[in-house]
Amino acid sequence: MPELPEVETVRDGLQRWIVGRAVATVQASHPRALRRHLLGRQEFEGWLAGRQVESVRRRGKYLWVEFAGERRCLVAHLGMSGQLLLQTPETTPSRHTHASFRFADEGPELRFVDQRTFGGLYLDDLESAVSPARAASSGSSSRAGSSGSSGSDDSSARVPHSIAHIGLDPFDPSYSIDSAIARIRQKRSGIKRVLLDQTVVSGVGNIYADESLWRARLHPEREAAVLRPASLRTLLDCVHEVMSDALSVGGTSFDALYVNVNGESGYFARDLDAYGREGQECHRCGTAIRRETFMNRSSFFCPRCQRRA
DNA sequence: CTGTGGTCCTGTATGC
DNA sequence: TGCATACAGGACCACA
Repeated sequence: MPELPEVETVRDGLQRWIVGRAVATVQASHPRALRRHLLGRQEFEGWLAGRQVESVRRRGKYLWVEFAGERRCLVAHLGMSGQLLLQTPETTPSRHTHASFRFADEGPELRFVDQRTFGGLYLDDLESAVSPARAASSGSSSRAGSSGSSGSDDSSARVPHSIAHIGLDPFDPSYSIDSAIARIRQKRSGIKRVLLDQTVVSGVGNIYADESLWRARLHPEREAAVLRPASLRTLLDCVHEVMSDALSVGGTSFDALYVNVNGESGYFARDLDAYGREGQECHRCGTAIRRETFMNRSSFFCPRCQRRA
């Protein structure tokens, strides 16, 4: 459920609440939450005990916690319904609490709550940054001036090995809109499907895909490869813009399933133009927003502003 | 290799 | 009321 703005809201909350604190004990109670940690629950709990949190990072919808002096990190993905909450140890854990992290200072503990269990936690090694964007850097209007071009891997570019295949998100300092355009044009598929492909540009899910396409006036099933570069640039600008707008108000919440680390909802739901608005008037032209299902999920769009051809 | 569809879960809303 | 069905912010993996 959570897309980039929601995950970034959570990351920001974690950054403020757990950096510098030392983990005391970890209890992982649900095996499915650790299914991607192949060394088992005991190893997971045991390794984390005593580690001091150094930073909390994100790429797309993936989060990870780095520890002082360690190459190994804690990776989290919230799936459709995952939450990371800071609660006092006295707070009764809600049902679906699948892991708890207690800290040596006995302050608020971190709890992973996940109703549908599509999310998960695991430990993984950081790999040295191997410029993930080099694939599509062909013509490149070489303006490598500002940021020391020689690929001097700044440490913030290190990502866990298991998410090296995830594309840069539009908020990443290394993100290049030209590379993204080039990659999209290589795809033989509908544009919405490409937006949802996390190996191209990461962080976009069903809500922000529909919102971006509405802003850019593109039909979700337009073939990606035939779109003009200028249209794709507009679309990617809209992707960045809509996610920035959402982030500024704490993300999109329809119910209590998406909340920040303090359990509070975001307010972007009231600003949506397409997603979830079937039958309501398009905010541009007044035509009824249409809902169609494909890819086993819903797409909302304006049949007048967003023509298929 | 690339693109597509099924599948993993629980809970809520809607309809017969 | 009961029961069945549809649908939900996602990603992986087996197949054509």
